[in-house]
Amino acid sequence: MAVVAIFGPTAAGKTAVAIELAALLRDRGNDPVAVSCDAIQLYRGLEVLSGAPEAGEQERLEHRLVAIAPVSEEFSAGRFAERARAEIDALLAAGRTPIVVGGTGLYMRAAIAELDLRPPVPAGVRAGVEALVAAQGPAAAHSELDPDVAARIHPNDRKRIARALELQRVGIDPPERGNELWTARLRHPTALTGITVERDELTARIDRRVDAMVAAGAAAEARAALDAGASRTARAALGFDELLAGDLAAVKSAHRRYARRQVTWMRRMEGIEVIDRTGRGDHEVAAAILAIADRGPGGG
RNA sequence: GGCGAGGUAGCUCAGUUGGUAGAGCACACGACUGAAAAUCGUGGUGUCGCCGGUUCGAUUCCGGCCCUCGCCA
Repeated sequence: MAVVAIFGPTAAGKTAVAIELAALLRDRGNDPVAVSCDAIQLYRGLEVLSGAPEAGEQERLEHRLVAIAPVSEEFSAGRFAERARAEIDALLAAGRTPIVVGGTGLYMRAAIAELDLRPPVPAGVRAGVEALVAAQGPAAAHSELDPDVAARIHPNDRKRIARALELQRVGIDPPERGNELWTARLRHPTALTGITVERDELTARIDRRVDAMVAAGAAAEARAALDAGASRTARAALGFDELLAGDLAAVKSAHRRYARRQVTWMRRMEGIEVIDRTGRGDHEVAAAILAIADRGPGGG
């Protein structure tokens, strides 16, 4: 397989498994590089808060698309798609093995599948739509949508309404309703794997992870990011406000909720090979992923 | 010890002029195509503090008790 992809909920141990997998790949003469699919780890200055791979981990496995943007910048799935595809294609062209790893479902899909994302609209158009939603509520904006578009979006879903309306105002057709978001047809031959953990163990892992990030100064990091003019996509980091408020329990519960949504993504992806790592070490999981990759397309 | 307020979902609370109850959060499940760690949908949690009394019927009214908080001793 040209590409190995590892998805899974937060705190499932994706980074550690990727590092173990890289060692196994090197043993057989491959030259692996991780390509991160994480909407928050791509910010420089949120490494602790986002659980980005540490220096020692990056020594053992080079990670691309980590800490590449200042916190003041807004990022998007579209920008990420361009960067991630370019990285993956360049690595393959250089004869290296991309390990595409991360927990942001949309970013992962944009990196590995032919997601046909629409372009951004001028800032003024977006601002106009946001003003409408703020002043009159999402339902008013929803009622401005073409009926067939409106039918797919719940009247309370303000972000999707706003995006659909800004595209409509600029005259861009809405995205085709294919199933690129879930399809097993990917840009390159890919061993798509997911890591799950039984719920109690995942909760314990999340608790440990949050405790560690707090001990490592996550609250100070959030404060510094705020002072540096953190964009709204950076401020959307789990626990950002809760850390500033010192509410540790809320930080943990935000991670638990996020993990649930990630598991929902994982269940939807077609062709994904899910590995239950409950009670299993990183090395063992990495070996299982390697076995899946060796089976090749359509194997199983 | 006296006075006052209160004890209802895991938490914070609302409510029932007497017909066994509902919000938010938490939790579970789902949606997801350039904001995605975002945004949104669905779901139900229960000795209504305990023991008696009145009543066809009490979580609701009455009495006693227990517990919590505040003020005063």
